[in-house]
Order: sequence, then structure tokens, then C-alpha cells
Amino acid sequence: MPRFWLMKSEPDEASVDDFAAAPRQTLPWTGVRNYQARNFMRDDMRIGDGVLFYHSSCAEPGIVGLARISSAPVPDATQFDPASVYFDPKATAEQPRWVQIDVTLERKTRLLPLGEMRAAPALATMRVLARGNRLSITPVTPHEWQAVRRLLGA
DNA sequence: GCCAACGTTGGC
DNA sequence: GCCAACGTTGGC
Repeated sequence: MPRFWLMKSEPDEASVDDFAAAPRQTLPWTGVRNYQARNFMRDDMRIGDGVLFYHSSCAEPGIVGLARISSAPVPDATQFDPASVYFDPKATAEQPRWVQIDVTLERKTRLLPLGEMRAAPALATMRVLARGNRLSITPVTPHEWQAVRRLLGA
């Protein structure tokens, strides 16, 4: 199983600064509404897995922090909340569809822009960079993880 | 089970 | 705002 992941967040929704300001630098990762990404959270993530924190749909998309998975998956609370944009009328308490998982920010990094990621030969295999990829959660190989850390000067 | 229509993602 | 690419829905 992968031990490393890249997780995309829109900074308008949940930015790396929101995590930095949260108690214990930890927030639940809610709002995932794609089955493949959900399955990664539900079936494959383990406490302690490394996370590359990525900002998407913003002026400067790229990696902005290093984080860790810090809880087991539980039902995503927002699916039951009619006031939430993530409300899912087909989800029930007996049969939830979506899960959330706690993510703990270890530290902010410099911005590693998408363009620099694409230009780095060591990152050419990264799933998040694959043509047409739209998954908000993608596995990262140990080699890619190390290469990112090197690029970050970490 | 097929597939057209529609919705969403996300970089630019 | 545009648009390529992909995912989901729903009629048949």
C-alpha cells in the first residue's frame, strides 16, 4: 500500500494556513465526492502516511505543505447536513457514502509551483501530473516523495 | 449494459 | 471565462 499521498485543496475552502491555525494543526478532510478518491481514504490510508498538501483552482497552484494522515476514516459529516454544499440526499446514517479523515499539517513549505513540478524529471511519473487527471487524492511513490522533498529543500 | 447528455475539475 | 477531459446520470 502506498505510504504517501498528494491531496488537493482549494485554498478558498481549506488552505494550508487554515490547517496551520487549527488546534494541533489538524482538520478533517471533508467534501471528497469522487469514489476513487473516497476509496483511497477508506481502504488504503493509514495513520502516519505522508501527505503533500496541494493548492488547486487558485492563482498559484502547487505544493504548499507537508502533512500526515492522523485518524482512521469516519463518515463525512457534511453529507448529512442539508445546509452544506456537500450534502448528499442519498446518504443515510445507516449507509453513508462518503468518508473524512483527519490531516495534520507538519509544516508549510515554500510554494512548489505546478510548472516546476512538471519540469522536474524525477516527478514525471507523478499521477497528479498525468494527462487528464482530476483526482483530488493520488498516491505518491517513495521516490517521488523524496524528489519533492529535495526540490523543496527539505 | 450502452451511451448521450450533462456536470465538474482545474489550469490557463 | 474558456475549454479539455473525465465522471455521473438516466433513458432505453
